[in-house]
Amino acid sequence: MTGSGTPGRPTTGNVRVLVVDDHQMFATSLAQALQSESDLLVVGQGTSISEARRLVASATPDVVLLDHRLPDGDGVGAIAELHRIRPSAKVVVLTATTSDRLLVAAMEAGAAGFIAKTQRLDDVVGGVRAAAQGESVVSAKLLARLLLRLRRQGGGSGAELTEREREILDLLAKGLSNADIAQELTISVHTVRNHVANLSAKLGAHSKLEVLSIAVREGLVDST
Amino acid sequence: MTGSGTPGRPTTGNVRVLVVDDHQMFATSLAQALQSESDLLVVGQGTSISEARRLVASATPDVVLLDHRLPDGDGVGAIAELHRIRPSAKVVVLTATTSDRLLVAAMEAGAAGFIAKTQRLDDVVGGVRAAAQGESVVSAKLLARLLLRLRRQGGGSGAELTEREREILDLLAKGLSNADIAQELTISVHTVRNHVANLSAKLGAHSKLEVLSIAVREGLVDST
DNA sequence: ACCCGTCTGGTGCGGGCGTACCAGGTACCA
DNA sequence: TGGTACCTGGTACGCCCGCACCAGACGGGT
Repeated sequence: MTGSGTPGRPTTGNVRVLVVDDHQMFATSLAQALQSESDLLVVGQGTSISEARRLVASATPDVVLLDHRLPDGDGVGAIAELHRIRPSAKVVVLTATTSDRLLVAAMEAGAAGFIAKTQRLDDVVGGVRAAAQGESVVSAKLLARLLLRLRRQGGGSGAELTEREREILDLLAKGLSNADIAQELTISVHTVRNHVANLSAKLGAHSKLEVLSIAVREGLVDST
Repeated sequence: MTGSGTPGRPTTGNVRVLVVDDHQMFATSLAQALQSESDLLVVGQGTSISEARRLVASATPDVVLLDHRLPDGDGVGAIAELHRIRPSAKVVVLTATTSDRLLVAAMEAGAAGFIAKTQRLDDVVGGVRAAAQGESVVSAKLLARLLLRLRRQGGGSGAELTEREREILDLLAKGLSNADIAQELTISVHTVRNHVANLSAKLGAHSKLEVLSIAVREGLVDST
């Protein structure tokens, strides 16, 4: 925003905010609550990634409050795309499930902030202001947990799943057996078994059941 | 609300509303949004069942907006208790996961309403007003789905889980094996197997994995 | 007293699953 | 050109699981 329309204002012009959450009543409530802050201007709200794409382009927000779980995809996965559409927009991820893995993924994707929904409304307001000024916003508690984990695992938290593994995880979450998955993807049962074994290793699980359990807890799959 | 089309209601007094949701920022946002309605008075907000108990007694609400998933238990399971504390209070269940089973459970527990979080904020406002007047509030879409299912299954949707089964389901959701569960509950593996088989039958699953998948989808377990 | 639902325990069998360990093909990068 | 990561497929072993079917114990309801 340097020089585009609003030249060198010290700090406070109105911060243009876009709210995206699949729970429409939450998006609307949050929008109203933010609107009551004098220095914030809610310029739009949406309930899906596709709406986010459209609104980021048309409503020219400074900060995007983006839910992690959206009906048409993963919010974190859409961050890069939103940045491509509007590079100056800062994205703050809102999430119901606080997972270290998710936090890392969001920050790596270029998120300016990461706030759990269990936090107070004030934290969102503060987070939006901070993000608008180019600061990063992460809950102290989450950050501590993350650092602890990084220290414990020697930075090797890069348990990133491959595309195929994520695909298999999704089918696993539907309750499909190895044979079902093999048929669905037209590959061998052995291959499925290998992928599942790799998933188990990466997630630290010892069975498909535990894989699913962890995946749900960490928000890696759509539970709806 | 938008004032247009609102039928002439008595407006005998302000409706006292209590908001309970584990996502504090949602509870606060919703509370603020409801507060802006002239005929509604938000008398409190909480993030757990224990807080709900306390606030129902001390804040004397007419309508309680209660989230389904709370940190210290199931919101639906707490409805009866809240009624015991304050019989005149109407409970409207808010839920992220729209499941027929959950809807039935909520209505049977004495809920005055059942609203999905994907619905509009106006629906909540209308739901609160309706509940205050003794009406039942259920989304037309949900109701249609429910009726369709009842017709299809001949009313056999009464797949209520026993206390023990729910207990085993929780452990299952943690990724524990049959042997682990047996040890945890100090019962035989055979018994666990029987319970799991009963769970499978009641949920219409064919494996533990599918049981967990369905349970998560229907919000029967804490995914966090 | 009787039935019914629930929790408890058991036997036996077949198949799916977890594990280990292997290797060919492909794509990408240094 | 070689290394690396990923997807693919395989073999083999043993255990756990799903299924069918059984039965005793306990509590509640008619």
